[in-house]
Amino acid sequence: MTSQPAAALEGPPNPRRAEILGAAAELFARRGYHGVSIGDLGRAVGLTGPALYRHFSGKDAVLAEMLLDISERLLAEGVRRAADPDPGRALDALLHWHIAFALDNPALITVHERELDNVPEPQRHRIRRLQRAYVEEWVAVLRRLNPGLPAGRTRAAVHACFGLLNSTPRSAAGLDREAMGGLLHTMARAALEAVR
Amino acid sequence: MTSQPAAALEGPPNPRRAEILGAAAELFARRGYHGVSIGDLGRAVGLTGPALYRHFSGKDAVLAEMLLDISERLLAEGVRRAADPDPGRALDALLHWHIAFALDNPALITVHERELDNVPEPQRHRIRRLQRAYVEEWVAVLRRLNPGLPAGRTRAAVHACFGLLNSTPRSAAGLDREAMGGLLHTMARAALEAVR
DNA sequence: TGCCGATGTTAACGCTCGTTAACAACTCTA
DNA sequence: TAGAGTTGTTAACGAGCGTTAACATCGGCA
Repeated sequence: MTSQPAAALEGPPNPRRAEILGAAAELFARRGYHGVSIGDLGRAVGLTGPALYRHFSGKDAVLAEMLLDISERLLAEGVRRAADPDPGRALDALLHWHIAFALDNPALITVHERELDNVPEPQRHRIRRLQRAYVEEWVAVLRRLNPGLPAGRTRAAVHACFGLLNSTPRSAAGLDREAMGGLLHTMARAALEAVR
Repeated sequence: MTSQPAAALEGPPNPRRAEILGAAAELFARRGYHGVSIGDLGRAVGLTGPALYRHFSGKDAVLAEMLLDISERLLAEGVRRAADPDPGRALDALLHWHIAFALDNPALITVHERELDNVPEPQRHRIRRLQRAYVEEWVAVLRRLNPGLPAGRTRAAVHACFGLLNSTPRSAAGLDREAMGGLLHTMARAALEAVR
């Protein structure tokens, strides 16, 4: 048999796959999923287009695996941080986590935010469930911090907060990482505390 | 001669053009510029694809005119509102304006935020200049409100604030317009005031 | 040593894209 | 009423897309 480009079934961590996923993240973030061709993707890692099919079953499989991986990483660590019994500390821990992720992986955050609709249907549902679960971790922490806050209003506030935090890739101003992270933390915390 | 699908040269306000621009905004926002074909665009207004060339010189001209129009509207009213001698009132007026625009035109805000790179070069510069000028209106108001705030930090804060406000189309939760507008205003104002 | 799986290549496929050409219908107006 | 301009249609173009097929190379191992 040739290769088996199935899902991420935890074989030995194939470096070529990782390389392709990294390059694809940059390209998808910059030009959008439909603005990137298989040829572009191959060229970005020094290959021709069709070589990609040795590692993935198709273009949409690259996107699907990328989004699935992001969603799982965000949620897993989010659950861990939200578990702090002190809701104020839990919120700060969530903020630190999300900000660090966004600053370290601006392309991934952008793709995660924009391209879910281009994932084929079996996996799109799974990714959406993970994304929603991540949001609910934040919602739960906020409502522990501020009981009586309606769920709908809290969810809207969390989405707005993500909009603020995920703006990093678009601004990326002259500020260094530490200054930018501190600014985002300060603003997001203040924004969420203002919700009553 | 046939028609002259040049830029927006202020003839009588052609309703077909406006109809196409409106449909294009929805489609570009939902699927991205490259995810929408000329055929899709025509079909959305009850025409065939090639009919579009009676009104625009090409697909990119639709996007360019759309972004130019948004940028001009945002800036014109932004300048007006930022002129309030009281910087606190000016900031509230800017917030009201941007929030109202985002709530009333979620598709436009999304396209404005994402698709500038797909505008061909003569007009991209103009749009970018307008966008920057709009940001600078906000920056100036914030620095009147808080003298001594470094320009770079202020600009980053404004971009983060836009990320918060422009999240509306993505969340669009069960909240009604008034509740959503109030929430965004509260959060954005608190986020900006926290910047020191 | 000879084979086999893994990982590349080039060539070719069917399809869709943006765009243009050629033509038809309708509305004004001279 | 003839003619011109406007706005639509269908047909056709060349290019590029995602994908598959056929073949080459190379390393590890019976």
